[in-house]
Amino acid sequence: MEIPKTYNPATVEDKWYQYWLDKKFFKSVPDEREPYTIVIPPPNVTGVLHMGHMLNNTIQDVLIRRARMQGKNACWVPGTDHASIATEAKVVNLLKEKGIKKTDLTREEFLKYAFEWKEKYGGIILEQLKKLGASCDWDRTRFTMEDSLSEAVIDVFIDLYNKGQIYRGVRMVNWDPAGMTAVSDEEVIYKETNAKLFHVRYKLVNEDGTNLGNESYITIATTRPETILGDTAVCVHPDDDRYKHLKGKFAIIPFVNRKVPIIFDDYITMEFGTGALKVTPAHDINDYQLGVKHQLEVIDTISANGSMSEAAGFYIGEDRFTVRKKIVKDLEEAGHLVKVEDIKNKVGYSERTDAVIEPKLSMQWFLKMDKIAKPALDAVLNNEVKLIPDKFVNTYKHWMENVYDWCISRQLWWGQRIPAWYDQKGNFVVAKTHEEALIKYRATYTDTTVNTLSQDEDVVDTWFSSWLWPISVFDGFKDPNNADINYYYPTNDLVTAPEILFFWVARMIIAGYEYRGEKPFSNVYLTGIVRDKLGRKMSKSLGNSPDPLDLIAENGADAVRMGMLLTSPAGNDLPFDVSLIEQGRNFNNKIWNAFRLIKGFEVDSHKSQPANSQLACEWFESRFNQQLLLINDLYSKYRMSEVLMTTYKLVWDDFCAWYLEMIKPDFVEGKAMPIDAATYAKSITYFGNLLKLLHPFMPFITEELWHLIEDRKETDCLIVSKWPEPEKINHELLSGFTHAADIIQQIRNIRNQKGISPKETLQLLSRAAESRNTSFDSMILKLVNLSHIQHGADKPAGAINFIVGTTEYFVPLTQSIDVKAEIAKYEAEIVYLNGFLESVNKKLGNEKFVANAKPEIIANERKKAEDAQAKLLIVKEQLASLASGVAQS
RNA sequence: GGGAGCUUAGCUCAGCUGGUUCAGAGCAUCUGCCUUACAAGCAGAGGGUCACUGGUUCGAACCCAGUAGCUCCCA
Repeated sequence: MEIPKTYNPATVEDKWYQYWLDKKFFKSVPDEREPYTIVIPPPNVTGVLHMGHMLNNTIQDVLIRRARMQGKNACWVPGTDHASIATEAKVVNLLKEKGIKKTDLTREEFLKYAFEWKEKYGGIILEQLKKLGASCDWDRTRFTMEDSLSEAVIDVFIDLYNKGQIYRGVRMVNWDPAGMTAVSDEEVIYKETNAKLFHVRYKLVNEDGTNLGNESYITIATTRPETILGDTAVCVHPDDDRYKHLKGKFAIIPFVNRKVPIIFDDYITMEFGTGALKVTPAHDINDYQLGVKHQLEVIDTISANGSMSEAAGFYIGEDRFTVRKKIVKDLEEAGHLVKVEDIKNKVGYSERTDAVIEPKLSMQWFLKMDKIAKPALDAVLNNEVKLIPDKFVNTYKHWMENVYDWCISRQLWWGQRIPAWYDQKGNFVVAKTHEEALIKYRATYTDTTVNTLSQDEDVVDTWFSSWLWPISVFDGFKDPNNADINYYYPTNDLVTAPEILFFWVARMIIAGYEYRGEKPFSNVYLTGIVRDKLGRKMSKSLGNSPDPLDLIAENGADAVRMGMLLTSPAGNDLPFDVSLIEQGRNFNNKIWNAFRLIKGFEVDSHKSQPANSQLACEWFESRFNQQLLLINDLYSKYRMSEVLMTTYKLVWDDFCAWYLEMIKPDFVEGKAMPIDAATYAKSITYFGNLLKLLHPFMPFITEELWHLIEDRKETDCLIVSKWPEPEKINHELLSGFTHAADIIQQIRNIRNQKGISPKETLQLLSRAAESRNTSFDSMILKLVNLSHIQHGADKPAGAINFIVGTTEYFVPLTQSIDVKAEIAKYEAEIVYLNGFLESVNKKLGNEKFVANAKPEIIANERKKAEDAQAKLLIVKEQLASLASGVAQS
């Protein structure tokens, strides 16, 4: 059988994914084993897989696969989020292309279209996750807007309303005029923009409307002149000498000729603009607060779609940005414009539609947060819920201590409709159905003549459904005592982005305590953001992101997974570069070729195991166990990149570069000798164990090799194999190996420097007597092609020497030696050793050190001094003999 | 404006409660090799005043203070 030289992932990956599915290895049902559970952060139904998903889901898959191999009942619950704004916008656009306007449809008709769209495209991202190798229990796939999850949302709304936690109120909200909905503060992106600050003068008058003598104007500064029509005051600082005399005076708003008071408030920054601020309570959050404080009139001059309203009186129906230009021109013509300044300011944009946010007063539903958030704050502070890395605890604490009420209503159709029912007069009740609402209404308002109530037109915020996710995916609301929720909840780990720490993670913790009296998960692993080389966040709009599916198609999922995890410590951004994936691909190839080598061995069952191979096996077992302990420890700390790197080095360096080279049979006359059965069997075992350690990161190639390296039964798959148990470690063997490896490196270096071919045999002499550990001699002989090793020898003429530990070695050379270079080398060594010795002796001579330092540290220093002295002696001796040689010649 | 954090090799990062002359890894770079698993490879080498300044200490990349630069969060 000819095994190809390079590994080809394309033919392998789909095959194994299907195999795992067929054997139901991803499936989880409650049993007596310890559960290990992850709920996926549900991607938007509108989404396609991007690099962030890749990173996030790879980490989840690594965790779940390892847990599965540890014998836990691993359950990874997948699903999607209905993403109200994003999806509704998408559907509206799609309909527009078909020539259908949303406003021409009834709610039911629109939802029908939306569901059709979701059925068609909503599952794409989950299909893409399969390409990545995600081992989700697909039978458990949920959707935040499916009936039972929606019912949970409505029940929770009603419950919280009945508890007095939900209320309705007028608030200044972030209005998205394109999406025609309010969005939360978290969904507003502030961008620094170049703007103009317009200085506009308003006429001053007395209370009775008469002119003010010689000073007849006050000049305000504004970036938003179109809101002038809604001004209901001009505000100045009480300490501002320029305006102190205007107490009790009034200003006249241009065009509308409204008389508004001059008010005084220390909120004003005197240095900004003219120190005089126009106050528009309907269209600015700060102005609104000033308005409440000073009891100002509120005039809403901008409609929901961002055009001027009837109340504006002018420019009615025209867009706010058009009006901005027009009104500046008109103000100028009317002599009101004093000057225009260029400034930078921050403008809020809708995350969903990119429209400029319009602060707008409207009636919304709110959830009170102060009380309900408390247990969630405590849970993180006392480590019941761990944030990884823990630097996020501070941020979390700050937010939770300053949390404000959550605006949960959205002016959309795609989502769970708010279960509030109104009569003609605006009275309302909260109930699940119209029927129940009527009963409640009649009981509350004692009006039996009312027969129909109309339901609130709005839906709840998407996060108001996804905060229930860890409970609702197990039907914990519908059936709070069912087997699944009791078994899987609380889940173990949540893997998500720090960006949504507040609006999702914190709220899930809140819901967890509110509805289960228990945390939803124990650990929150916060990933970084995937950035491009320039440090920009990868995004569709920037077009700076590679298509993950292309990457997988080109390099294989294993290589991509490995590339993603190579440099992504928790919480740190990942500066992505395709070279990372190349590294992954190269590693795949390395493993593949290690397999080719082992598989290519010809086994001779009569041959006994050479001492050299036996030693290699013993050493590798110790080394493997040593690294396994380290890997397990790193996993417990969620240091995924380090787990991967440690495994990488164990495979590449220890197994391939050392072990395989040690056991590789010799070539005699161009023909490979057979290998003994014992070493072959061990090698297969070791390779299998390495595959296990690699499997969470590189599931496909490892499964493939697991089956190629040995004949296996149908269900004997790596994905369900047992994670290795650490066995005993022979530390003496490990340090003996290190010493031998140092010698080998020295000799290879000599070969390199002297240009001696690896085919030319060399000798190694050591000054130490036979008492030294010689068990690694056979390894040295083999790996650097020596004819023999002699112990207890003196330095012959024409040899190069080196020191490992405190032992001196010689390699006799036939070619001449650059004596001067050798002398220089020794002299440098002496300077170094003297310096070292001096620093150690200084420490030991310091009374305070000897008095204060721990005994083991002092002992260690003594050992260092002894070793350095021994070495120094050798080097000096060498130098002397070289120097005398020079003198003789 | 308020708060949190970061700065270690060309790049991305380790460095746990101060204690091996402590400065480390991977990649990249350089040199030599098509050696019969792998050139997607093998062997070897070079590379850093641990941002800066001061302090505490017998001893500081690590603790403290200040300075500079960067990032994030909140307003």
